[in-house]
Amino acid sequence: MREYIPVLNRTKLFAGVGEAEISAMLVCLQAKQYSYKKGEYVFRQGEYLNNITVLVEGGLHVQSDDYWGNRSIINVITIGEMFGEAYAAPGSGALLNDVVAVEDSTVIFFDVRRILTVCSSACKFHSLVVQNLFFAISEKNRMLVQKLGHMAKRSTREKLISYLSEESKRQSSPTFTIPFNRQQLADFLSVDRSAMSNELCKMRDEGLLIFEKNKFTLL
Amino acid sequence: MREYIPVLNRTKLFAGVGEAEISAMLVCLQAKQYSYKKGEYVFRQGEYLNNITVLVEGGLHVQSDDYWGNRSIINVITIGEMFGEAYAAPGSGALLNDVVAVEDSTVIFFDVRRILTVCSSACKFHSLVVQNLFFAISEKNRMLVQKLGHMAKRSTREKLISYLSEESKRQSSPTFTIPFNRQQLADFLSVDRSAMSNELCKMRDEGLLIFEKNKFTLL
DNA sequence: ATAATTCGGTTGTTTTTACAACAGAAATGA
DNA sequence: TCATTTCTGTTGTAAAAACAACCGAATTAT
Repeated sequence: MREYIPVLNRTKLFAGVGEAEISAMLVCLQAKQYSYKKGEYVFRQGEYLNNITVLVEGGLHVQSDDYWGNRSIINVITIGEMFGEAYAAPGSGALLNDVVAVEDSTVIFFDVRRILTVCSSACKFHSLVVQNLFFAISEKNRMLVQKLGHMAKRSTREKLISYLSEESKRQSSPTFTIPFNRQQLADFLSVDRSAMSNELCKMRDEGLLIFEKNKFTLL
Repeated sequence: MREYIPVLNRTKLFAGVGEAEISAMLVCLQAKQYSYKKGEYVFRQGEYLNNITVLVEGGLHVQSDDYWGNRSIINVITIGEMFGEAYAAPGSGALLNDVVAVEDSTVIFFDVRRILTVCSSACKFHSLVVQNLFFAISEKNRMLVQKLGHMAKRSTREKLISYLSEESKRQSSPTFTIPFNRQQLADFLSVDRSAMSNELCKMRDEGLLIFEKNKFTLL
């Protein structure tokens, strides 16, 4: 687990905490490390969480499948990001989504109660970490609102433009890659893949953008 | 402002803080009170916030209007709830939505930096309030994910069922009222009002539910 | 290297939604 | 009280999306 301390050091959760302190906190917060093969579930809808988790290797999707097999991708977790933090509060209820490894992944679990309860001993970073938690979840909150903005658009084209524009802005470049293949992008925007593919090609033919695989350029 | 201390006392932000301490914190956190007539804007898209705010009277909608006049209602703020907390972190960027009074409303502003910076003097409740902030924003986060769940549904009918079921569950009764008229519900679910109205009546005729104004019963 | 699977694009059909326009009922205001 | 505005439901039409089925290319596995 120590090998991942440099990764943890760069996370929002441990911002302002040095490597030495993180090392101490791994013990104090009862950190545990698990690995998952591509396709395996880290959590399933309906579970109750007692951990905040940080992804230190690989990639995850937060998603849910309905009865008819329609999948909805809520969020993408990349290295250094947290998940499950919205379920840290007592009485948060069951997890609303599945969390799935989209590539071989490694995750570190931290005991929630130990983060929230200030212990008497060595680690005096709890209150900083709680503030970090707050900032991190704020950012996630804003991201969810942006996603709502995409999904609120009435047509597939508008959804695509809304999402791709934001991604271009976020990556500060008209050319950028997205973390999805076509089916995943459709699941992320909650539209039909073939219809979306069709719309993307129309937009390309109209000179709005070009793309190759998951690399897009807005014109 | 003191008249609202009992209201503040029941909020998630001040959970575990007594009325006397809240009274002290009103000074310490430089609380300011503002009132808005129905229809007035509390905040506008693009503004930068330096305050966390609590609604103590009336009702607010967090919404945004696009260029063509399509409105999207992101969230409803009821008495005792906070808003703007996702913009408390430094570098959060500009507000993504408008916040509008849907009835005559009163709001109390708290200086964000004073909440996040532990002051040396009297108020030793900062760290508790930061934890409360974290819990409150967690709840909002889960709510946004639920809303994403409604909006991810492909048809108007499914969106309605998803939303109404959740509302029924939340209010622990098959009969419940919603905080929207028809146009607002359509804006909340991002569908056309007349199409939605039509679908609602079909569902009623099929015996799935009954309704009168904003009071619904699932059968 | 070859077979099998996944992925992305295309097309035609069916279903659904958006849009527009209107009318009666209800609520609001003068 | 009466006039005005808002709200809800209804209908028909046009536009868009979902769905299904298919194909070739690319990727992955054996």
